[in-house]
Amino acid sequence: MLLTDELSDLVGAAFAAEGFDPSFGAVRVSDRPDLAQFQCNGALSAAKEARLNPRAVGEKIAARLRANRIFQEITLAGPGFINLTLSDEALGARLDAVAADRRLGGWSAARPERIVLDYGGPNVAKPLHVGHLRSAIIGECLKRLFRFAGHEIIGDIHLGDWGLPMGQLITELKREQPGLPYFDASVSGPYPDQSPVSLEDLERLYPQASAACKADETRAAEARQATAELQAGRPGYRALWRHFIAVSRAAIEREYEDLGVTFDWWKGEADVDPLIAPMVEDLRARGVAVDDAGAVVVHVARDGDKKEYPPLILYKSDGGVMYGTTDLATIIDRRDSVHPDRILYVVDGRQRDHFEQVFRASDIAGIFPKDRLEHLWFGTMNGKDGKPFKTRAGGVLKLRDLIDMVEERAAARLKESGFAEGYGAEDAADVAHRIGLAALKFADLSNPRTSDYVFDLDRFMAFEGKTGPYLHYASVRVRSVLKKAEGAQAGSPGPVTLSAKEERDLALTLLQFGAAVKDAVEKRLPHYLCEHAFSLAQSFSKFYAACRISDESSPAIRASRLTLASAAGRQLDVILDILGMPAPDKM
RNA sequence: GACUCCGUAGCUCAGCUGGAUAGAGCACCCGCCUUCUAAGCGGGCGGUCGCAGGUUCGAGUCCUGCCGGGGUCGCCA
Repeated sequence: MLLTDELSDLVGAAFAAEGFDPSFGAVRVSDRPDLAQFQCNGALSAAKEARLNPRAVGEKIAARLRANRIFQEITLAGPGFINLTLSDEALGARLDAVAADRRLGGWSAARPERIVLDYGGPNVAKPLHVGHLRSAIIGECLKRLFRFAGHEIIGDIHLGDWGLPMGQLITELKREQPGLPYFDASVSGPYPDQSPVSLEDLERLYPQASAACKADETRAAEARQATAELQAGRPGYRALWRHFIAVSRAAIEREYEDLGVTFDWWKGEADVDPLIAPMVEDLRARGVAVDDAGAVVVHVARDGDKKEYPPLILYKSDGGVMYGTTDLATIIDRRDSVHPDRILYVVDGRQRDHFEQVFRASDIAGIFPKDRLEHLWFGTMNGKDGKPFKTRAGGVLKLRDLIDMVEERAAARLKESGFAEGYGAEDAADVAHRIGLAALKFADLSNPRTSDYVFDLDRFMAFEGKTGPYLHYASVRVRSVLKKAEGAQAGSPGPVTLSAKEERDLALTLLQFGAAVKDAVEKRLPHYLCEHAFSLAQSFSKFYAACRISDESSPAIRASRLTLASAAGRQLDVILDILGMPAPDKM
């Protein structure tokens, strides 16, 4: 049970005994740590409702609570704040429990759910760039977080492999190499096993094609035509398209692996292609989908909408499908294959209207209820001009290049520290990789998911202060001091007894882990966990600076501090694992 | 134009259902390595919370209007 919940129950019972609703007993960590550890503001709202004097109400509650020895001090302050401070014994006992817990006091969901998490969403033939960073990092973190909280979660990359870009690639390649058998409509195979394009070709062809289609309507029409033919099953195009996928996917896998991001499913939009025709047929038969201006659509507008929601287009007038079509069919596929309780999408916030359309269509069609489809949108990475980030050349920054830069910086810093000397070149590279990645990930995750933020290389490259490497450093120091204690035969960890302020603060921080997990899971906001990770590392660093551990002379205090240090280190490592940024052994 | 997100310290950002003196990191200044990793710790400097009204005992937080910025708005994803 969470400490604040335990306290809320106690205070709530006191409110109930005085004839108030127990919900007034909500306790939270104090805003004024100089005055108390916890506070309850319920006397103010209870008194307001009952038209009583808030201080008088607070005094009655406080009087009832003072009987409980869990509290060291209960005071009334200001207009009626109830300030609570726990006894060191109560704190120590709860900390012993956290230290003995395999999950270090982590919270778990009362009703575990089966959840499909849709994130990543890279497009075939496009190298990953900084725009893909957020979905991957936030999605991976949410996946691990939900799993930690006891949910069954299936991560699906949802590859973009079925839209217009495929037609653009086909037509672009046709211009370069018209003689390839894939383009001869009179041939229906077999086609060569060897791909006609390399990864480099794809990365060159796509931007070319995209630019050409933007500039020239004829080219755009050609691409649309090719897309429709591909989707209709033209054998040469399908064969070519399979090569595109194979070549591109190998590269995408490598990049995500470097990022420490792994998917349970590598499904793509194209995988639901066979479901589309029957789905649309069914929706038409039931009157959910209708013909409109040559297209087949689902009207999703509702009375009372503040804005106009255009219909979800299932078939374009040229017969091609759009990503809304595959998204809807994908819901059917997920529903029928694993019967999830919920489907979550970690996708850019600029697609909010799109998901609203898809979710409404799903609801209207009775495919999957809208309230169990959630678009966990994230904000845009902007440049210093406040607009979506572009490199100086106006292009996008490749993820690979960004990771390289950050790793290089970490390697240089590692060399300075001197701790790299004990490592071989390979291990040093691994440590630099971990540290660089942590800087990158923490900079992203510690921002609230829904905030836009300024893409700032200096921030990603920063290894001091509120950063990933700071968390690593704390973890490394715990490991180091515990190792030293072992070597010095300092004895084993023992019951926690608190005397120094830094010990008490660390204990209180450790006890907040459960609440942080709960908040992060329920609000789907990883930054709550980051906040906790940072205060934990900070509390430990202060404790470490103020208190001797391995060479503390009193055996009882030494044993207690070993427990504190070990619990802090293990809790921090659990969090670092959830955040997807495991610490190195040394740095 | 409609809708939507946002505007808090020099910079980048927190601030949970309205509550006590609005927090953190960076930057800047000062101090701390002859005992466990100084990627650290301690101290200092720094804010009319975009503007104007309103509701409230109490507003960064809720309501209205205005100013400024980002984003979206049927056959791209």
